[in-house]
Amino acid sequence: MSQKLYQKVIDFINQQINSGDLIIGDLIPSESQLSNKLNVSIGTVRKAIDKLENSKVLYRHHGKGTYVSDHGFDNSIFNFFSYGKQDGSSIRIYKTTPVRLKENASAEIAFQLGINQGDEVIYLERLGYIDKKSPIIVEKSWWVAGVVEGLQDSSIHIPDLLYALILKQFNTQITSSQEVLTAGIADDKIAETLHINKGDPVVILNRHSYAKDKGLVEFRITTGRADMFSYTTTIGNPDP
Amino acid sequence: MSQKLYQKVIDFINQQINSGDLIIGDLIPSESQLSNKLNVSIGTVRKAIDKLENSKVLYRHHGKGTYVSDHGFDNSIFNFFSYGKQDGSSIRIYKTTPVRLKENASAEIAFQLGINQGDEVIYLERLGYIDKKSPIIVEKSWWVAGVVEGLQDSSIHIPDLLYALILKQFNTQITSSQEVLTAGIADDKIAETLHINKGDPVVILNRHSYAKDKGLVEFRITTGRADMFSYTTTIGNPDP
DNA sequence: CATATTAATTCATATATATGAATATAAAAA
DNA sequence: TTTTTATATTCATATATATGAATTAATATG
Repeated sequence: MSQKLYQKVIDFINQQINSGDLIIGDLIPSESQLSNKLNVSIGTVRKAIDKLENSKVLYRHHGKGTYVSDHGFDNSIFNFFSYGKQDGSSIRIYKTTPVRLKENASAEIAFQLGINQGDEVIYLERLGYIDKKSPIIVEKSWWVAGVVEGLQDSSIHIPDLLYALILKQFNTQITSSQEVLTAGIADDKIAETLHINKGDPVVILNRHSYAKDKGLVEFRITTGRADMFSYTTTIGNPDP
Repeated sequence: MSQKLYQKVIDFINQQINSGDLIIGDLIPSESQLSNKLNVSIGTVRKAIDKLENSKVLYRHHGKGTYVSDHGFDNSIFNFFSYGKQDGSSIRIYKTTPVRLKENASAEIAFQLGINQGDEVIYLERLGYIDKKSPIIVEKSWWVAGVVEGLQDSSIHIPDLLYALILKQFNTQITSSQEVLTAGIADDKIAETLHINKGDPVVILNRHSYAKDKGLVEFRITTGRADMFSYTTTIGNPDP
């Protein structure tokens, strides 16, 4: 056990989230309940929740309670896509899923997912739009087959927020993701899909997603038009 | 005045930093001193400092005191350059300044700096290395001339951390910067400098920097080799 | 039934207080 | 002088308490 009491509270909440007792959107016990249950003062509970809120694990709603956040995933750097404007405002991206099928893992995909070449994977190809015209991102996603068995079936409606479906339909909660952002140039196929020219700059985001008790379950490559992408940050002391 | 007392404390400290009464590295008044001076409890001071520490404006050193941080600028997304490795570890970039001169602002630069075309600007071109071989970033920086008069003089040694020099030599403190990251492809000149091929992907970071009482003082375009760049983030609940 | 009021719950702010730990400084001892 | 010791300062953790504000649920009223 930790010597710091507030860490005990943090550990407790993390454990609850991780075990699935608490999932995204859930209301966590009130400050006074946690205070009683864990035998610490309410101020200590507040300090713990302060830290968890700060790291985006929780968010508070005055008068209602404190919830498990999904903001971490909304926070994906690719949500900073903006449409020409470079103000970093987060714009909703609508997604379609034109391709979904079960296939055998290539050497590359097997390596990325930590499985054997030839093992079954579910492959999804999704397109992201900010209007009805042409897509600005292409998302290629490979899932370990056993985890999302049947996802390739076109009768399953895939919503914009894929992870919500995975949680409901397959009882699999994505607990964390690792993203690596870099840049590249469009090849023929990407150029055609995004309605740009071969050799035009693109932004590339690789993601590995982990689920509780299942480990690595998804590898994803997202490719976006560089001219539609901008990531804005303010550093220093913005207040004054 | 704000209705929230801790905001009063935050405002006070920000104002002190902004006026130059406190500069990077300075020890701010102790919690008890602030408590007395501003007539709030020490707990309220702590809450204010918590927030400022969280936003990287201050950092605390147990037993010594609380200092004004410069971490905000270290946090530039371009410090996430890594050398092949994609683990997001921050690597030191050594900089040289091969070009520095006073010139008249082009239409583009005048627009970016909010001055008139033809107004004098100081232009710096810097190269960033992670080893002795070839540079991985090119940094073009335009300063409003009056602010850094004489910076083009080659007798002034320019250290890796430019803003520290600007503060000492020209009594100008950069209080905040706005950065916009995007991607592009190398033109002839950039390709030659970075030892890559024309058309290769590059990462581009535009920065506008502001100084107290002087407003916008610098516009900067940093161009980096995409193959040497990766920006890694973890989202979700990384603890478990 | 629909609406307004009241009460209970929950987070938000603020203060007071106590103990402990890290650091710096001044005094005492070798 | 150098080293050790004691003391004061400053942040760190933890508890208790009071008031206020946002929300929900129950209750009274028309």
